[in-house]
Amino acid sequence: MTEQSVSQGARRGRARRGEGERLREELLAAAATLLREGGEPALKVRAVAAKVGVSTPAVYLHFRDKADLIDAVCLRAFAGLEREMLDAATGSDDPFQALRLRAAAYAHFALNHAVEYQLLMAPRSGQARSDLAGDAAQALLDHLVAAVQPCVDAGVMRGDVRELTLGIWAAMHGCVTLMLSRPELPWGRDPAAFAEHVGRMSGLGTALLSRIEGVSETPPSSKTFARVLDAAGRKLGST
Amino acid sequence: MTEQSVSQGARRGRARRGEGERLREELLAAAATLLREGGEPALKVRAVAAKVGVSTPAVYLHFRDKADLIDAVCLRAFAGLEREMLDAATGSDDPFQALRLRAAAYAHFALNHAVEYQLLMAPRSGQARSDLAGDAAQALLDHLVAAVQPCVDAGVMRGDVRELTLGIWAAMHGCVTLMLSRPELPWGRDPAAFAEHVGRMSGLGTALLSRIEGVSETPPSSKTFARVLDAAGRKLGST
DNA sequence: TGTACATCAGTGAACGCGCGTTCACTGATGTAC
DNA sequence: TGTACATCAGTGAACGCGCGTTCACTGATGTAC
Repeated sequence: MTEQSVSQGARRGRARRGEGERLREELLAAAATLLREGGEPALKVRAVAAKVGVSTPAVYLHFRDKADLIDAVCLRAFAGLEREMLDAATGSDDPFQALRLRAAAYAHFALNHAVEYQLLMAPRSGQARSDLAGDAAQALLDHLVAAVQPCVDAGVMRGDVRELTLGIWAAMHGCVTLMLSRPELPWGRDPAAFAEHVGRMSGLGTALLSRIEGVSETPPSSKTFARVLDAAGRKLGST
Repeated sequence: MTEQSVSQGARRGRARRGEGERLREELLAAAATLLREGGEPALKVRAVAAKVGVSTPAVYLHFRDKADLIDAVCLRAFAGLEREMLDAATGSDDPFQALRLRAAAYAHFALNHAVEYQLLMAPRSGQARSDLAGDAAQALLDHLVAAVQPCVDAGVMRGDVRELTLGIWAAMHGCVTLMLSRPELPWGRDPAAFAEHVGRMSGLGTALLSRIEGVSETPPSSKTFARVLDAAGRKLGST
């Protein structure tokens, strides 16, 4: 009764001799589904096994422990993110435009793989962080750097690429994180559109800031900002 | 043996007749300390009681349950954040500058109250979210709106204030969140300085983007951006 | 072509522990008379 | 001014359950001879 209340999967047949790996795939898929449906706390070893239609200890045939299972799920999710970002790049040959597309792909992925994204980005509560997540973050940064570098080369931005990238990344990350954790805030009808807005905002801000950082000791007044930005806006709009 | 291994607080004397509230304060302080030292998983009812030097059930004399205790801790932290942001405002009468100062105060608070901040901003894992956190987020947004509104009034930004604010907030939130969860990334020597960088970046980006959004159908090329931004940067630097 | 044997792919039941929470009690402190 | 009584501020011990993990077993599938 107690155990059955979790179970959803039909009794599945046992795999043939060399096909043990099949169960591993099914477990991963079930775990991902559980995460999507109920968030991290829904990912219980018992639940994963039940969803596949297999006994609980069978999970340990393919994963050392629960953390190992979670790692595997994250690894898959991350591979998906990498693929989407690479695909997004092959749309435009204009560097700034390409950056925008990648940022949009990033947001798209995060919003559609909420829990995996959070699992990858936020340290696993209470556990010693597996270095998997750290590696993923580093790889992600490298990806983004590869998108920002052409902007620097094209003269849209100046300065240290990693620093520029981190700022843009932070903005995108904050946007999707806040959207996921506080959906009740006024994001408008289309979350993806808002994320794109933030992507453009951070790109433009980074480009402009990289030109004036450290130039003048006392920052310009609001009036000056308004005047100069008005001119810039007009020029950008009229082209 | 098992229970004692947690205990740190000396045996404290029992409060006088009307002074029962004293324990409540001590429990809150102990909980905050535990959070700071060991993160959310370190916040155990037993540990809080032991730290104060009181038996575990004594906690339930002042808090309905664990969630109630956490709520109270968050409420305090949030009050601190509100105070710091208000204080930060009283430094400059230039709207854009004031916004920068508030953003810096925001980052400062988040970096120094990491766990409380995350507790407030991220939904409590697995639990039905108490509306406290939701209310706090709303209040925070209102605070930030109050800082952005003068920028709109002064003509530095245009458009819907809440939308502008959300973008800037998202950037700041992402910055501190990423710093807290991935300290190994190359943030430079001074995290607060980087957070300020992101604050300026988002402010500038928002201001510029609010002038060109929806203006031209096809976005300008990287070359155009570079040229226009160069001119704007020169003008801002020479004032 | 049959038969013993290794091994693969699992299962049922239970262990064990961390941790929030409750129960029944206790000793000190003030108050009514 | 003493004494019975209410109540406040706690305590010690245990309950109970969720959940990861392990133990000892089992039946099907292929392989050696």
